[in-house]
Amino acid sequence: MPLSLYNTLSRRKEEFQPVHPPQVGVYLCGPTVYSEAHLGNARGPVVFDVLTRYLRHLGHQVRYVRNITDVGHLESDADAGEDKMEKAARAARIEPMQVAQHYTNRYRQHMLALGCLPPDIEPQASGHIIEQIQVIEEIIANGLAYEVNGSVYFDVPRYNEHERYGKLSNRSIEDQLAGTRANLEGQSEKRSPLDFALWKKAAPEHIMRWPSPWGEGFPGWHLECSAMSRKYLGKLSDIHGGGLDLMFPHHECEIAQSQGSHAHTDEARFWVHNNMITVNGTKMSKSLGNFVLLGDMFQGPTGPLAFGYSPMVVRFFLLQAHYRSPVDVSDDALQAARKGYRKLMNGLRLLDKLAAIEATGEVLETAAQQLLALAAKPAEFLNDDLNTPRALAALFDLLKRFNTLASTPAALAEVGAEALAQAAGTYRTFVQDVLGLRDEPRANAEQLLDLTLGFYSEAKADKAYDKVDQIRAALKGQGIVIKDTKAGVEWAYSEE
RNA sequence: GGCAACGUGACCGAGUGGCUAGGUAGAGGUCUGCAAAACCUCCUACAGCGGUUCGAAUCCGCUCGUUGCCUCCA
Repeated sequence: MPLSLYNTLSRRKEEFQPVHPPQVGVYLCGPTVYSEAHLGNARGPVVFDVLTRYLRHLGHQVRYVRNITDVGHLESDADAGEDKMEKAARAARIEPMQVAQHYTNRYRQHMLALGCLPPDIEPQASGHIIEQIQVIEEIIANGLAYEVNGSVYFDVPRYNEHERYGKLSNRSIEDQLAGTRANLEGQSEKRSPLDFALWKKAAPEHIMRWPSPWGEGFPGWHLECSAMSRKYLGKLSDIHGGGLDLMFPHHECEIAQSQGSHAHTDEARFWVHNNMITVNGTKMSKSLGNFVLLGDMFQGPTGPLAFGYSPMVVRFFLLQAHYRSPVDVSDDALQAARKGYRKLMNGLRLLDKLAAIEATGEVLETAAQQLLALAAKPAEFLNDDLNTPRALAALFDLLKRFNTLASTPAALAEVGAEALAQAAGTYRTFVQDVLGLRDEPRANAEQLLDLTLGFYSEAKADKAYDKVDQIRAALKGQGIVIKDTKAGVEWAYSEE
């Protein structure tokens, strides 16, 4: 069964075929870097990390783009253009770019800790003003945007005459107009309340500004993704994703911009949306204030959580739910995830042990086939719209089999070395390379060292010099030398 | 108001017409110097009410409840 993904555009699962094989272009809407990332911000990157890892595992040549939005994103229409970046910068009395850089650095740290491989390209909106202006010019040339007082707006009703504005989020402009009639205030520049800004004129106090054919200003909220996706992935990329809350208006506008520019495409063939993370059933969001910051939750108790959780536990927790389902965060759920994660990691160590067991006897073909059938499951489930919870369930089934084999030499012999090696390889590959779950050592090296030095001292007191020499040699192999001083036993890094 | 979801056992969370999800917790057992791990067995649920069907957690309708988007949000 080939890989299929749920495409928001068609509202059904579709078989995945690259637009230009063997290349696959994947774009994930990245963070706006004006504040710390919270747990909700981690879901998309983790899901897309698994997706890109799996696409590579399947042999595709993936170009994964995850942008950094460091300009734009107005606080609201009402305050007539104060930028989130600027607001944060003004509050901290520093350069807006300093704010962006700070949170960009933090974001990268957290994503790396969560096991997300760095994207192949991580473009910044501020570095692509020229490209964005070009897209605007194309849209104007196509008669789908208009300039008013140094700002440029996308003409939604006009666009809707030939294309359907709302095709992604399944809404009609009539419905939308009915819903917005109440708050027409402050939108006087727009011909229609549905129109959205492609370029905004900068007020005198606005710090982040760039020259353009329409005067000094800054790009609109949705433009950077269209411009950068096109620049790095072509007019039609394979997969474009983000959180469900970006579906409208962000992604809807992206499609309109792309169709309205000279690209004339939906920007991506597959539109993939991950669901939200909730706290007590309600969405985690900045505006609601019920968020759990990643940095905080890795360290210790924070907000609704009475304990801290390591990045890998968080990753496992996220992968235990399907990406299109909402997932509720709680101590109970995370603690269950932690145990499951550790069980899976203990499995990695078991594999080495299994390979070392000498099992002689007749290989039974059916036993070998059974094991290989189990090992085939994880891929089968990932192929079905990236069903990570089922893939994990399959890995646990496989692990249970490994555990049985480890204590039953006769059964191990029946399976045979070949099938065992293959199944073990699958387990390792899916856990580590595809799902990206790596072992997080919990043992404290210095404490273990102290323990060893304790045994060393005891051996020395017993004049068990064989043991003493053994310990010395073993530690030396780790680059550590033991020093017997008058004050007691100490250790130091070997200087050899 | 418009659009879109969801309601699964003690908890988390898969599953979409008949066949075991899985993890965690709990009970009993095997193993064990103690313990842990592991393995075996058990606890076997699908909001409610109707309908379709030989058969429904799964399809349809209604009721109740929860949520998301429509404004920045992953």
